[in-house]
Amino acid sequence: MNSKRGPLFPSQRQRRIERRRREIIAAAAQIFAQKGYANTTTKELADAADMAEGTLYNYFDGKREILLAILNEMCVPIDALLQNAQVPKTPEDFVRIVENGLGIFVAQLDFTRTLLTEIWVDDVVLNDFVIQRLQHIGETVRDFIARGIEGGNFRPLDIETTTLMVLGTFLALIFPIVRGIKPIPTAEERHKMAQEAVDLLLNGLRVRGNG
Amino acid sequence: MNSKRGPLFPSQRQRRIERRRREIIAAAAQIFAQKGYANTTTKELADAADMAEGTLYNYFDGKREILLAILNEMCVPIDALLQNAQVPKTPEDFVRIVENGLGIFVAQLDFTRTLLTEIWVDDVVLNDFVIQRLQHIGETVRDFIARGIEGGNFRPLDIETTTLMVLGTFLALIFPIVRGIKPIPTAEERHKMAQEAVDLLLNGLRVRGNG
Amino acid sequence: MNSKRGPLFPSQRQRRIERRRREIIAAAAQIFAQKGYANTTTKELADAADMAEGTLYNYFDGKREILLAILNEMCVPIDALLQNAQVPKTPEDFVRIVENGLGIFVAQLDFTRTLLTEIWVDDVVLNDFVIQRLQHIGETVRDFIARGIEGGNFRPLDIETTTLMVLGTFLALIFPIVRGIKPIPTAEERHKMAQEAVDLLLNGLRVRGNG
Amino acid sequence: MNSKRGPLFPSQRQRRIERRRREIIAAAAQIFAQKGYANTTTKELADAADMAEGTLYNYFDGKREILLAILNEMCVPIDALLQNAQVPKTPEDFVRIVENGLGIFVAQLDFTRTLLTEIWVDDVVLNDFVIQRLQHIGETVRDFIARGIEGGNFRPLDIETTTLMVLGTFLALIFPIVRGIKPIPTAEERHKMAQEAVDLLLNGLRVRGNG
DNA sequence: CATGAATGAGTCTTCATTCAT
DNA sequence: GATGAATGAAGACTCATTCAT
Repeated sequence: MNSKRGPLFPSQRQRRIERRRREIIAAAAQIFAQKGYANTTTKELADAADMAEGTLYNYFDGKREILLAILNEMCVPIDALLQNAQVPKTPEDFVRIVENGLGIFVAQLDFTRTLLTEIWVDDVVLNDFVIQRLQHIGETVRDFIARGIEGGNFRPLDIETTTLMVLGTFLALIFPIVRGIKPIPTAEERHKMAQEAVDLLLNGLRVRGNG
Repeated sequence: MNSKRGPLFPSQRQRRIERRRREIIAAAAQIFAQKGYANTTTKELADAADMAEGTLYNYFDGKREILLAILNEMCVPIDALLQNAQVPKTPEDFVRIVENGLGIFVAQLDFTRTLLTEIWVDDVVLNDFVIQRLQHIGETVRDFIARGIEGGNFRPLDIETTTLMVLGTFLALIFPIVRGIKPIPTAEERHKMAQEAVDLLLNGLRVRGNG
Repeated sequence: MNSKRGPLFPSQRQRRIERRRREIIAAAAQIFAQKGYANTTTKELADAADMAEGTLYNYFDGKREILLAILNEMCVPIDALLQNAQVPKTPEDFVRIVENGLGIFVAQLDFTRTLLTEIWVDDVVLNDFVIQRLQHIGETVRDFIARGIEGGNFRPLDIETTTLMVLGTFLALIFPIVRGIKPIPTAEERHKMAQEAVDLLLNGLRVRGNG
Repeated sequence: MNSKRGPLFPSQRQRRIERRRREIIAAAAQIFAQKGYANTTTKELADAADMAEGTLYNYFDGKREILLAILNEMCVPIDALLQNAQVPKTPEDFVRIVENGLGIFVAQLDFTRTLLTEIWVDDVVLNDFVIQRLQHIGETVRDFIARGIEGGNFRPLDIETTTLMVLGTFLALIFPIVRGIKPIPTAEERHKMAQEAVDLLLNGLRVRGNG
């Protein structure tokens, strides 16, 4: 059956290439996540993707392009989430968004860790993949808070700091999982984590009415 | 005395060595912070410390030892803070601790960024410099929360998640500064940041009495 | 078959690798013999083998492994000789063994010189490649002498010293050739050398019956 | 007493320098013997001589000059022996020379091993310190043998090979001691070794009159 | 003279990338 | 397209020598 790889329809070819690229990306993310981009050799990438080193270069221009492709890949569901996510109106909305976010990051843990590892070192990565999205998220959170303050539901807090803390909360939930200190949470656990986090954010530690 | 052998008293020599080591450490922290450990060459370290490559090896056993020395150096004030910090009793206590922590991390920003960069990649760094201290901090936070719950001041929240969020809050405050997205805050600004963060943690977003 | 993956049959590949290794070994032996292991750079080895420095590392784990491979290679014919060599019964047997030994050492002069150079400095080389074989040789010589003494053909000499002297004789024959002071002897010359050496060992300088 | 090192009589100064040089030489020979010239660092030499690295350069032009000085030093007694040694007339003469030679080499074992180590690698060493003396020794041996042949005491053997074997015999006696395989022999043992070696050389293995 | 820190050329080794098969 | 050997620039580290103190 076509063992000689005769000419294919362009679309077939295109699909094969795309499939192969994703195989490489998945394998590479695993290695990058474990050892960091700089400590990973192309030999390791090739082995993980079960191909020869040279073959990598048929699908990517180089090691760095594989990293960028990984980060692009991981952004697809995140961007989808951000597109769909309305400014939450109820606590339940909020919980749902946090829960979804957790789901996405956990589902592609290697990608997440790769991203979080490179953010600190690579300015391009920071700018192209994080800051832009952070701004979008930041705006949503700001809207949410501002609306709450307007509506008299939220106290008049500094929006900047508050936004940061919301994100920090999320990051704190992610970190031990990404870093392998905690096991990967089930969907149920993620739901509970999101609930607790949102509850804490909304109501604080204190007993209500205790001044 | 000693006119025959060495030109310096041993203590003088010792001090000179210690001074030189700190010069190297300071210079190296800056470079590691910018480019990450793995992307930094010993040539760059030497240039930054304004000496020849070989000279580095008169003071450190190798590149990695410089990294570890940096992290050790940065842990000194942190450990001092942890030693002195009692479990906070009042919100003001809490604010003060957060404020001090911010001060320490900001005062040695290069060290902080170096640490935060390597955590993701280097298991030894993670374990030796972070996890142990995190546990200590975690216990303090847990005590604080548990005591609050016992005293009827805090709601009965999941301690694990809450602890994480307290730390996440702190990390979120640090991140944009470390990463150069935000300018270095003044002491006053740090005080305000700490106040707001603690306020938010204690009271949440919501207006009191809104249940 | 195998049209998809590798361009060569595994056995072909294996043979190519083996050939390349031997090329490197031969070139390296020449350089090591001239300058000694410690004074030889990997660049020189690469140049001698007519390849880039990095290529060496596709075939050997490092400089030292090349040395050990050389010594292993040179031991193959020596061990074969030792396996086959019976305790000599007649003077002619004895001559033949010495002659063969000379032939082997001279045939791979670079290997021989490399070995003789490193013996003095490298304890591992001394133990792994020489002492073990010396013991075997020593036992054979001892057997030979002991048998001669028993049979009443040899005088009752100290076996230890005698063994050493037999080996020293051999070494003395080798040294000037290895060191380039004397030209490489032809087969005929080697035969004569062996004859004279054995004759001297058996009969001594003195005229028979002169006691 | 003169702790400031005021001006000394030139001869005193000269003597002090000479004493220091010999200290260095002795210490260096020990290290060179253990590790070989190329594997020894100037730091090690300085430590062994109990001085700073820089101080070495007040007494020698460099590492290599220390090696050459060692070899020169070791040649003094050897040359003395060679000067005094007459062509041996009786076996006892012969024994005495071999015994003296053993004594010299063993007395300065580090020097001996240093020499024997470098011969294989360093052409200058080979020529300046060995070949010239070997020729002198060779001539003596040749004279001895030739005279014996003339006088009808020795059989008419090939002088070249015989000379080599005499030297090889001597080398074989030395080697295991130099290389640390055998303990340093006492004067008595050296006498016995010399006797046996000379006896073997003169009379061979065979029982006299056995044809 | 003694010291030992500073130097930087030189070493061994790694690895991203290329390219002949 | 796939392969993996070849490449050589670059990196971490060493060490003989110099020189200010």
